[in-house]
Amino acid sequence: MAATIKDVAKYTGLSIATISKYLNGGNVLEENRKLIEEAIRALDFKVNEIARGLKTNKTMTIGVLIPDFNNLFFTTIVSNIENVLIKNGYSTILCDYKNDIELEKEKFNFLVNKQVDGIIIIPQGDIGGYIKEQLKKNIPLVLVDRALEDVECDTILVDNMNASYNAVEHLITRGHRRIGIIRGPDNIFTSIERLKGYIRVHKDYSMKIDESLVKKGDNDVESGYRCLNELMEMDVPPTAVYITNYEMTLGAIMAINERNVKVPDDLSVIGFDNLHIARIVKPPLTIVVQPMEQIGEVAANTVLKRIKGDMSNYPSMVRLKTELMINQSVKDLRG
Amino acid sequence: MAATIKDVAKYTGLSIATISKYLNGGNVLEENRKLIEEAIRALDFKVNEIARGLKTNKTMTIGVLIPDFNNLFFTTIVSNIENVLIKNGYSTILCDYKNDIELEKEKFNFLVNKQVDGIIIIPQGDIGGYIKEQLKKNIPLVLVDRALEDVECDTILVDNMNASYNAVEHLITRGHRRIGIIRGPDNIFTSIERLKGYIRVHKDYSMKIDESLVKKGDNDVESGYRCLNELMEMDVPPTAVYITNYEMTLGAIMAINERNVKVPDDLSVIGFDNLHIARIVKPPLTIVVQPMEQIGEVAANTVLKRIKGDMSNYPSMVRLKTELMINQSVKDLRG
DNA sequence: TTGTAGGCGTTATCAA
DNA sequence: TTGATAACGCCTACAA
Repeated sequence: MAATIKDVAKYTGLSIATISKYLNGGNVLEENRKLIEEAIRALDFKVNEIARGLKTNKTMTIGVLIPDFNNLFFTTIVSNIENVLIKNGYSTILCDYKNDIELEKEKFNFLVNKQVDGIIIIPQGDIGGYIKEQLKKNIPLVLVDRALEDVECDTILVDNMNASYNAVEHLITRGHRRIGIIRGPDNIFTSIERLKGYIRVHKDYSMKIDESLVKKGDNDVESGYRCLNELMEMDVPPTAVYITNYEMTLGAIMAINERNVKVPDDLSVIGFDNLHIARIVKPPLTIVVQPMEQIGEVAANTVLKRIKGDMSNYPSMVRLKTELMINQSVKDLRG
Repeated sequence: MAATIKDVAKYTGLSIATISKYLNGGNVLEENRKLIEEAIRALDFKVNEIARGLKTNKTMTIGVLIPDFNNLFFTTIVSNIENVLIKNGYSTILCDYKNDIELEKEKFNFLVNKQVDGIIIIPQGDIGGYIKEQLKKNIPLVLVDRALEDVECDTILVDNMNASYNAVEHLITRGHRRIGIIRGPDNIFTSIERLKGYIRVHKDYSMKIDESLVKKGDNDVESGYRCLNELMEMDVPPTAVYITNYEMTLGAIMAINERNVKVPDDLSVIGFDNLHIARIVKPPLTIVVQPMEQIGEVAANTVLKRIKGDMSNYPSMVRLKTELMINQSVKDLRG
């Protein structure tokens, strides 16, 4: 059906080898070059990437594995990854694992079997074993958003600890002393780091942590909702709350609305991640903003660099800065 | 590096052909079967999909092209598409075109060149020509969310007209007579259909349309914001507004917040698409809900069906129903 | 049931 | 600069 190199060869009277050389940027007589180009146009010839892949052992494809498709944080990162990759001639095979660590392994293997040239993954479970296996086979692999203990490979992270530190410090310097936190689960890297920031800033300001103000959610909407309710039902509720991811922020706002909590008079709130959300709630929410574009770009560029064989400063560990976007959801209690 | 059929053949003492037959479900002596399975395990053999693809002319890959990655409506559909495809052994190459009709063509060609076995696309621009080209080549192609004039192929749509009809009717039956609409651009299929529903229900209720209540946005946050402001700055503002997509709904809410418009007392509001948003605004928003899961499933199944060669009732046109989720953002003006 | 051999569309080596 | 030819790993008649 589709034209092959053979056809181009016939059309031009040249050999297959010559056409192939032309296609791969080799030198060809000016005269022949024109002829070949004419043939390619006339026959609407396109290189068969599959055949080429068989020969070169490259698929020009990067596998990207994320926890969940319905999560703007992840998809925004993916979007930026894809931007960079496609500019470099690579395509993206995208999978999510629906936050299921079994599925995570399955999909990871799926990508490996697809013979992608590299993998970018936002990991969750103990997939470290699988990953080490692949690293041995020398397939470039980049971890994003979450580090994996005991796995030596390129990792792109956000400075979660300081993100938390700055957010909570913002509250402390405005006179808050009872600050609740809605934190994520223990098995997720970012949750742990974000909690650490909360703890550290308390230490630095010589404030004792009231454990009952630390509520553990599951990083989903429902648990944000539940945790906020728990906080407000305490005998002495906090004057401020810091919520450590986007979904839980949504849930918390739902609870705030239902309980008719006045923000920031009854409660000051700092949430996470979504600029739009920050503006559609009333009053506009102070939030921690992660550099999603950058994360994607760095991840993609890292994988490309490794594919090209550039192993300089491997394994690299990049920590990107967050920003605290200040709006009107925090009350200044001083004076 | 990786084991090939040849290696398995050597290991077992059988021929390549026999191994291949085993791999493709052919009959092999029980004895040999065991031997082969042992070899596969021992050598950690995996079929080379690329080589197989070269032979079978299949990549077991579906291309999915959406307007924008940062849009929950699209990504949710993609998520469901991917679910179905992976269960059937297919992987998904995902691209977005950032709402840019030039990029749309480019990425479409990119997918074609990748020799995907089928394409699912949420189209925007006049990509009809390209698509017809592909249809001639018999590559299965499914249109989602938006029909394309003059292009005969499988199409999965939402019943936009009735979605609008029901939403606006909901307002009318509660006594609203001046109902604003924030509609999308002329060149987008869903915008046109949603506007039609607005017009038709006015006709059916013998209500004349005040053209100044029809505001045209660009389906983005900014234009929702702008249009709502325009509506509220009218000499006689509407008592209700219907906003025809998710992003514009966000923008409209931002404007509502900033202007301190009381919902539903000053203005009744019906928005679009996002369940979470509906609950984090106050009061909870009445919205049109689209069946995103279904859309994705139907799209994926359709493409798979065509790939299998089942061309029954081609081209198929599926219209899925929306639902009006009623919350507290609409005021009953009667009595 | 099993094996032989040719071919899928490229790339790459080595002569010419 | 060009061309003949052997791979790449798999599938598939066809023959044994």
